[in-house]
Amino acid sequence: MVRRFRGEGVQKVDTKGRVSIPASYRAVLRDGDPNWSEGKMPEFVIVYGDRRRDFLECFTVDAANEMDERISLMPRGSGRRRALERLFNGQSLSASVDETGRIVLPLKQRQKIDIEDKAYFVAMGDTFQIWKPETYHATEAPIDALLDKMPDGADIWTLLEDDAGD
Amino acid sequence: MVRRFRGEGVQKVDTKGRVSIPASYRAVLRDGDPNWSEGKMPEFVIVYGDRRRDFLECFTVDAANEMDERISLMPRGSGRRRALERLFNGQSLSASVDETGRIVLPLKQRQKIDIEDKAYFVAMGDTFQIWKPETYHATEAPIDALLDKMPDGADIWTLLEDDAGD
DNA sequence: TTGCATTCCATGATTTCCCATGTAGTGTTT
DNA sequence: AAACACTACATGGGAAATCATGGAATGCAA
Repeated sequence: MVRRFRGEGVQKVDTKGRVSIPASYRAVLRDGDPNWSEGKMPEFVIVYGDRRRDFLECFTVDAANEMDERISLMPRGSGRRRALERLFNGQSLSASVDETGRIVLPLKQRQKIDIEDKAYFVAMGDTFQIWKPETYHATEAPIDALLDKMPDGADIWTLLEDDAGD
Repeated sequence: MVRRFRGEGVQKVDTKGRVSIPASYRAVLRDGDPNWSEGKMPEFVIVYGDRRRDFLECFTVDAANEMDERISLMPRGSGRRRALERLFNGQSLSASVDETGRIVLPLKQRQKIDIEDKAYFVAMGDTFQIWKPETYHATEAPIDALLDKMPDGADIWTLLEDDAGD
């Protein structure tokens, strides 16, 4: 049983918006889809969100249900709840992997994150994200800076310590 | 009782990237894989990390879950958490030992640490590392220097003392 | 009938699987 | 203690299956 998404890399996006989902992700999507059965292909949820989000966030069906669950526990009518509902229910779509392992990213979503012919996939544990490669690499700068601040040869995992600063 | 990895040594890497996992490590991997069951082969997680890491770090499933757990306790959206998520989720892959005791190191990872046909395995307690042999031996120089500084015939374990210097 | 989306088919490149072999060890038998 | 199985380990090769990707054909709606 596969649990978490791992790995990152580019995939081609063709003129029709078709993109291969990395094979290793597909196994996780399958495990996370309660409706999946032998022979069928897994489904999942893509959250594109509001204007300021410049990537797509993908949830397994299980993870999406869990999010819905958490949202439903929030005070009805509260601003936070409404915002989350709009983001998670409204600004999202469900996708289904086809027999060749691809999904179709609708033009609207591709334009939103400014994707042309390449998409960068990044695993984030129980979700994965889809970025325009250039945009993604731009976000690496602050992380590089953080790592560069570390003493030479220092163990990266010291970042786990409370007193590691930020 | 969690067993720990012990020992070090070279293994051949063939043109397909196949490498034998030292037999003694395999038992530890098995014990550290909650999903393992009779007949199956153990899985584990390989973290290759960012540019400046020149080795692969291998975690048992249990150890990896513990890392995920610790990361998930960090403040959401903090720089440190983001860096760790990227390193640990994005720049990693899961591997599964096959019936002959080998795993496949994908080309991408082999190139990253510049491995051709040999890999150096080093146990590090609850993880083990995979190096290009030459790179690893280069890192030993400072250690040798430290040992050379010790009085002739001195007990190595005096290094355990707080006042041993360095 | 033009434009877009959904299927179906095609193919090169990997990756996986299955089987084969050499080489240490270990222990056993004369 | 020499000769002989036996077994575990490390490694190799080729066939088969999977992956990522492209293109054509089909269906349908404006």
